[in-house]
Amino acid sequence: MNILDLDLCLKIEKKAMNSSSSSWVDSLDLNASSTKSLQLETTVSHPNTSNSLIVFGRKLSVKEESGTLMEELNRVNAENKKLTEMLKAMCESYNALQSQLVDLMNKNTEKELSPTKKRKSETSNNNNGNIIGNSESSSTDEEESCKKPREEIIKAKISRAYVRTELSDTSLVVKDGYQWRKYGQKVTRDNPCPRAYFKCSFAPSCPVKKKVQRSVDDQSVLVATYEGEHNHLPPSQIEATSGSSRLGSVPVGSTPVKSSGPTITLDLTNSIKSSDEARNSKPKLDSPEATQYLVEHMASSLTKDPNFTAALAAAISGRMFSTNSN
DNA sequence: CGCGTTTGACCTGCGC
DNA sequence: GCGCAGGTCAAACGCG
Repeated sequence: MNILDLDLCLKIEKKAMNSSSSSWVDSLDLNASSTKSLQLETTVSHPNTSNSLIVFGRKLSVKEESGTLMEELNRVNAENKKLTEMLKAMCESYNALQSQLVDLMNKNTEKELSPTKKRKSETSNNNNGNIIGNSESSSTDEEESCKKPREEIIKAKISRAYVRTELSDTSLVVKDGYQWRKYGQKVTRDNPCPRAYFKCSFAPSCPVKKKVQRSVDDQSVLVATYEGEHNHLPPSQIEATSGSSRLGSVPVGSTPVKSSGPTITLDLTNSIKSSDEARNSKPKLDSPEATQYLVEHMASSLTKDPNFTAALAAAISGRMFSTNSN
């Protein structure tokens, strides 16, 4: 929350209401320690006399005028102080809410990731009961992680998508807009349904792998686990930008909606690895980077949104009016 | 014939 | 060190 923004808005708000109120000051400085910018609308300097002022047609002595000024100054200072306190309280509430949001999202992320035991994390992840996709990730260097396969698994960007399919559909295919090549299938201990292993076959150098397995709890739900980051754009985007027809037969698109039933899916495969990709795609919705991005974006949007600041200014000025009328 | 899938064997890491 | 389980490889197979 930017105090300067609020100050500016208050000034604008005040000017808009000038016609209906004559007791306002031209400039409202929210910094309680400073009264430099304070100007009183009701005082007008007389061009001929330096020691006296004409207020509402009545000539006042310097003593009377200074008394009036001091009174006005004290009143405005009191208002200023109240405003500052209100703003401070609002900022505290905002920060508390924001930290609460971040904590909540971090807890969800930690729940997903057990950092020491890969296999155990798999087991616990399968039982979290979430239908909407979730993921965990950490910033990593792909080249470094290639040297240490185990660390790669831990550090690699891992995301998860849940897709509802027909029970009769045994294909274990999750259409997410990318091109996959199946390289293995295994029946795991904790799940009687086989797990299929896929590699991204669109780009030979693409390190992304995908595991697809039916959920233990609900076998109509396919759990797709993505590991790593694509070092290329989705085929759908490349096709759209280049106009190439080579991929015409590839089922593309991030919304694999089946006509026979409801399908819930998330395209979690957008990469934020390179700046070029970051420009072309949004960060993953459920990664910590995305969380941070989301929080910052929300805060930025709120402070930059003229509607929000105007509403805030209106609320504060309304409060001030009620204070003045008392 | 080329490409993708299947499937059993092999490799690797972890727990006991 | 051994056994177990997950992950990967690669030859065999099927399809267009």
